[in-house]
Amino acid sequence: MRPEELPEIRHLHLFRDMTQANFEALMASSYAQNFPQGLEMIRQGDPADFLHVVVEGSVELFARWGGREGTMAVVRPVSTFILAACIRDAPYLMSARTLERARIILIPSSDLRAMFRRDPEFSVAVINELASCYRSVVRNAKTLKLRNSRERVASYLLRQSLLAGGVPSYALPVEKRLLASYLGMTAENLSRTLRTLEESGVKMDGARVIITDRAKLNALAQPDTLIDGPDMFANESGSGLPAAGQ
Amino acid sequence: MRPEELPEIRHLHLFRDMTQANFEALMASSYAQNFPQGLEMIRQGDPADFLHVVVEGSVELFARWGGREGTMAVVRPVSTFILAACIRDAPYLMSARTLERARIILIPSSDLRAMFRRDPEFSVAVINELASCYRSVVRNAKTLKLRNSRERVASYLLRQSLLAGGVPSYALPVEKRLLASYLGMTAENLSRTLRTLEESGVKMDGARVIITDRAKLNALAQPDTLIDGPDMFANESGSGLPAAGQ
DNA sequence: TTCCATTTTTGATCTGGATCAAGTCTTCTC
DNA sequence: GAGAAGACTTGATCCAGATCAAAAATGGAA
Repeated sequence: MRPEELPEIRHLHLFRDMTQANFEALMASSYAQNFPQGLEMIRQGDPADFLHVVVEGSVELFARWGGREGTMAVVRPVSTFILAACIRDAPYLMSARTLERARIILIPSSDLRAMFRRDPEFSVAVINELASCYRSVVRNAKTLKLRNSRERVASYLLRQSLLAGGVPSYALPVEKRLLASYLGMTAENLSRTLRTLEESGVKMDGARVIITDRAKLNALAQPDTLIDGPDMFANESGSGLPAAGQ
Repeated sequence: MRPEELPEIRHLHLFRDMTQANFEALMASSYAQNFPQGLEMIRQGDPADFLHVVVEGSVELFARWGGREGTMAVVRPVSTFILAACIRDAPYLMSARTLERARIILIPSSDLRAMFRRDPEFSVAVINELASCYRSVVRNAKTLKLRNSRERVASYLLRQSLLAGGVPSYALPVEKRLLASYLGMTAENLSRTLRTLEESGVKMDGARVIITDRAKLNALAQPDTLIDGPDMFANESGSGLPAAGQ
């Protein structure tokens, strides 16, 4: 593990409150690994031997059933993923693959489980982290159940703008193909939907989103704190899609 | 609070490991409340002042957006609900209403939060509970994203049979209208789907489910441990729909 | 029991999205 | 900078599921 990575990890909510000694003990049994692009490093159903921390690159969490698959989240540095499986010592429910070359820290889940029985501050941090992750997935399920695909696209575009500080224009942080899968629709349907959204206040220019009429977009997306956050992306828990650059 | 209720609550995974003194302290600040049928006792967006424990009756957790609403889960005795909101001291993401006359124990969430900072066994229990709830919702999101409504119905019916011990026949534990909402479809569509499932090994007789050809039903439902459990309903966390009687 | 309200079913129709099939545009590689 | 692979778009068609409307069945309450 590189020296500059330790403080980055230490800085995560999950680890910042534990004692230095305990943190070091946890890191001592961990190690870093580099993965090439497109590698499936976790297959759903595998035993959860390691808590993963992305320190470089990005990772897609996705689920498979039968022949189908769907994107559940994208994780970017610096954040952890699949904490719940590690804690339950249960099989991963999701698969993970790198979207680009990525560097991951692997923390043995047995050490993790031992640690929150020893360090009360750490266990409080785990509680907060899990509660936060739970709420993220609930928000996600709400969107899937209550909004149609047009509304999901609109609220996604609006949310990204807000996360970037309310900017009127920004670049999509992921490929459209992936975004479509995350939003639970086909790439074709997303493409068409984006076109028709021009009447509703957003225009696309390649991967660039240009909000031309925020009021109109708002009317369609009907953003709701209890679905769209804040705190949907505010934590470092690795749920949801990353914030847009710029 | 009635004397027979305390041991029932104490028996929950969440509370069984804490010290007796701490449990009593928690219960001392709690109180019971009876609600008539159909009462919305929690509105999404309200501050999470109390952890709820159903000791009698049943409760529907549902979400609203715009004019639409969808059932997220049904909670039956004895189990807790909306733990995550209490821990984060954040607004409820879901609403709750009684499906029948219900008796609920209300535990002040501030006491709860104070407690897991004091009782390490309790905080471990909270961690396990939250991790388990998290995984339930992820399974839920997977079903919504990866299965169509026919497959969701089939796997639901099969799962219920399994939970009841692999029986070939059982009664639906909830109204079809509610089941439809839980499965993310209209009542009409559920009704029609149930009819067409007769070719796939299940027959309905009112609220009674009769599995006539388990192999065929299995082929359609393609049950998957990473979606359908075990442990989807195994905990007392209040996620999912209750197990079928008989 | 009778009446009223709700749930469930059935039918007809409509539509949001999926699917299939080309094409065009990017991006990376050699 | 040519070629190939993948991403994105566009068009045509199809189908799962929603919607609207109205019967039929259930289940309470008086």
